Amino acid sequence: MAFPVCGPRPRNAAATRASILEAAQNRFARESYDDVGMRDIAGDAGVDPALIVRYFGSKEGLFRAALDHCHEGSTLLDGDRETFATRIAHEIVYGTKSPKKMQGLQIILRSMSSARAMEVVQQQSCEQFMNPLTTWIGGDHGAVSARMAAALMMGMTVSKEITGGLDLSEAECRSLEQRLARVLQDIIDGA
Amino acid sequence: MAFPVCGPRPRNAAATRASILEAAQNRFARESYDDVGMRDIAGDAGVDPALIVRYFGSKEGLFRAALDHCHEGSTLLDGDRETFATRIAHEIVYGTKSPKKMQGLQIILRSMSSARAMEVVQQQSCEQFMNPLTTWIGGDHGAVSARMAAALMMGMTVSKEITGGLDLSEAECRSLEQRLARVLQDIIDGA
DNA sequence: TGGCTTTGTCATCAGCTGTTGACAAGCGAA
DNA sequence: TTCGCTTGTCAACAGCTGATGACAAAGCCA
Repeated sequence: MAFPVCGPRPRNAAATRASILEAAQNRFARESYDDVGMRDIAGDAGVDPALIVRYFGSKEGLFRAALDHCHEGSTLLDGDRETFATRIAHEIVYGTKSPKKMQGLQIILRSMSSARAMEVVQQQSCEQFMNPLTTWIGGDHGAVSARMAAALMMGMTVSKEITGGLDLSEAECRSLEQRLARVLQDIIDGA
Repeated sequence: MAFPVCGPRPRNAAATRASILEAAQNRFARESYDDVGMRDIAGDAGVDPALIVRYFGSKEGLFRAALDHCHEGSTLLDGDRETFATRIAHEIVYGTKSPKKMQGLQIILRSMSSARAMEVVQQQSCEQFMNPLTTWIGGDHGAVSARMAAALMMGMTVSKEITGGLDLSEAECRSLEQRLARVLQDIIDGA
């Protein structure tokens, strides 16, 4: 990425590590754990695959580090409560294909079904996504509301994936955004 | 499956083919396309892996056939419109880990992120799931409503997967079932 | 019986994967 | 300089995967 056509990489462990991590995040956000190879990531980062093992121990270690480094909950829940639903709805409908905002969520969804990544995904998605959301919503029905809200967000992302990018008219997109925001807000408000 | 500890398999092409197909459906509903090996399916069906290639051409061919053979839309949309949401909600909250009813949906979700299976998944999920649902809901906002309803159903399934089976108290499960039914019904009614 | 097709099995292949250990080069300290 | 540690590269490995083609046996027809 950073040094595409140079000779040997400049000796800078921290920068190299960061470079690998960023390449891994981008790859894992677009392809599943199984589909992404160490050689792919190493290539993106302009590094030898063996270096990944040295820095992160294994592919699973790198995956865990990549997911760790997202801090999804905070970025997603930033902002005031009243506009949460509209912000999310807008992001879902009009957000770019792989927005930085939802990168953690993307990685989780992409690799959810891979047996090897499953353990990491379960742990991290609870710690970084489900639990913060539950706390943020709060109240007696926080857990239930969080499941439903998360389901709607994740499901819409899945739905986009399946149909290959929404596939709706402009008017329908607007309608979707509005309805999504309302349903989401109702869920959060415990209606 | 059918003949676990016999010698050579009885010569019956149709039965053997069906046996392979069933084994494939069960496997693909529980594990992702990449995680399931031809040897696994062949083992379940009590058959040599080479036979799968003979009958289905390739792993992808078998996957397509397995997904083809589900007829998800019809089984899911059977029943009257008024109770649709409650039926689905109940199925989601209290349904078994891998219900026959939602097997097609399970297969789609499991392999959604595999690049190799993606093309098949996209095509089949539209034909067998999204389009029937859109038609069934009908009206001007059918497409939008279908996306949202599908998102909620798929998202809840994903959510269950991620947290490792709901992980809610009995009271919370009841609450979830009720709220899910209401939200789903509202979506379908275009509210 | 002898030949032919169908059905199923076996050994094996090429390709890819994550991982390893040996090696080269940079770089600061003595 | 020379030593020693760090940083990066290279070639290679074992393991697994989907797929292939040769082969065996069953069943059928004449």
